[in-house]
Amino acid sequence: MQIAEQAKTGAAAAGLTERQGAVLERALGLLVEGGERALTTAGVARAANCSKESLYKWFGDRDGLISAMITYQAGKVRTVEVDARALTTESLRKHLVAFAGDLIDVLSGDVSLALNRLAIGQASREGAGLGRLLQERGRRQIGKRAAALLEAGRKAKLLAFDTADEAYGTLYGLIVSDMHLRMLLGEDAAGLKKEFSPRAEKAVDAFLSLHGAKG
Amino acid sequence: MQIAEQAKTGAAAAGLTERQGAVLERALGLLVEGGERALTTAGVARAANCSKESLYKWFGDRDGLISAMITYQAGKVRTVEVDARALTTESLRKHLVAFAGDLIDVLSGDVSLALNRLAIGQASREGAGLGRLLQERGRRQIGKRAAALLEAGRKAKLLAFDTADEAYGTLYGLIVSDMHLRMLLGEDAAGLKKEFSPRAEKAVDAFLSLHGAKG
DNA sequence: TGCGTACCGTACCGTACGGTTCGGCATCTT
DNA sequence: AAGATGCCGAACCGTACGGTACGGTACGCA
Repeated sequence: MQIAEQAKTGAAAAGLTERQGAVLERALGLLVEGGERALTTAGVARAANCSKESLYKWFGDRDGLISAMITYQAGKVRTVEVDARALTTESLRKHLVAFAGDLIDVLSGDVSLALNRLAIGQASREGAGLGRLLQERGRRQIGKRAAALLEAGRKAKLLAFDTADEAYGTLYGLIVSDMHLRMLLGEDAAGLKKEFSPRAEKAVDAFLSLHGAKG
Repeated sequence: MQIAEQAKTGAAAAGLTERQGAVLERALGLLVEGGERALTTAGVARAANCSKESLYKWFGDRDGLISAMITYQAGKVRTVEVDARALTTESLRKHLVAFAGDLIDVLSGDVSLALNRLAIGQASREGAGLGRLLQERGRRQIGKRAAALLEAGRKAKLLAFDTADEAYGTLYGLIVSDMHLRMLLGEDAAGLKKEFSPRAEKAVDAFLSLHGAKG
């Protein structure tokens, strides 16, 4: 597990008070538990033992609160870099499999699913502000890690592709397929995770058979 | 374009009056235009020149209205069967490419995106009822077509795979990658469609290089 | 001791929504 | 002609939400 949730560092990373971080934590809990309908200002205030006045002072707005929740949650995710030297066929494969597992873990996480549902629900009105934010702070991070890994593989002459983005798209599709959407639509996340995790190795094998340099 | 929207047949297919179908059409228009927030009972009644009383008589409930919208919209989609005989390597590839294009068309459609957003937004509360409905009536249909095509390819000794479902998952992932999610999050659908459509052929080539029977 | 600051809890306000009810009109049936 | 049916438009009701205002309290500081 190379992507960990470090609950206590999320607040400081976003320049927030410890108290404000705790409030956001409670708000995320409400969101996970009851969806957007449960994320009312009164509900957050009650659950976090703070006043609505403070909520509006700190976050300005309900949308501001939601944005803060997204960046706060994104601040928990930390990626690891892989050194380009000493990449063998087998170690690359291991790295890719580990990445696939982490990707599935992230996408199937309670909070991730709840935030994605929230952003998607708001995507129609209000020009995709939350969607972009979620994309930028969430997906971009893990995407960078994948791109770095792929570039390292290419430098080591173990992978061949035109652009890292396109290769990452292929890898992502092979790993995730429609798992994420089905989870978002409410299908049992744990069950889908169990169904897709064993396929991670097959997905990596398929990716290597498509983009592996040798053979 | 083998999957067409046949607006006038949607109503009859679901056992609805012509008038009721027109109302659902207007409701879908409202949903596409303004998202879930715009889908109010009063708004639908006003836009469709009908009374709220009739809405509740016909559909019972706001959720009933939404369910009716989903099945009504699903009734528009019609798939085509491919005859298993006379499949050559090249015709199979053409069928797969056509399927990929249709899949992208369906997923990037206005109404499809709006309904998926709606179902995802409601997925947290109310145990995934709309999500299952959308999955059943929408995805299942096009999935059957893909499965039939893949089975035909296997019978013609042109494809090799363990289960059609798994192969379809691979094909789907190669074609769609994260396009659908990005659209749902509000990224410009037309732009993404233009970005992914040219990659449909590459995706099919990759799929054939993974599951094509002949070396 | 007095003052400012930050905060909580609650009450309040305007609005908007889901759902119901009712009066009126047009069409159909007998 | 008279009732029944189906529907529209509008008014209505209860509730819930976002946002604001206010009284009260704990704490830091001069």
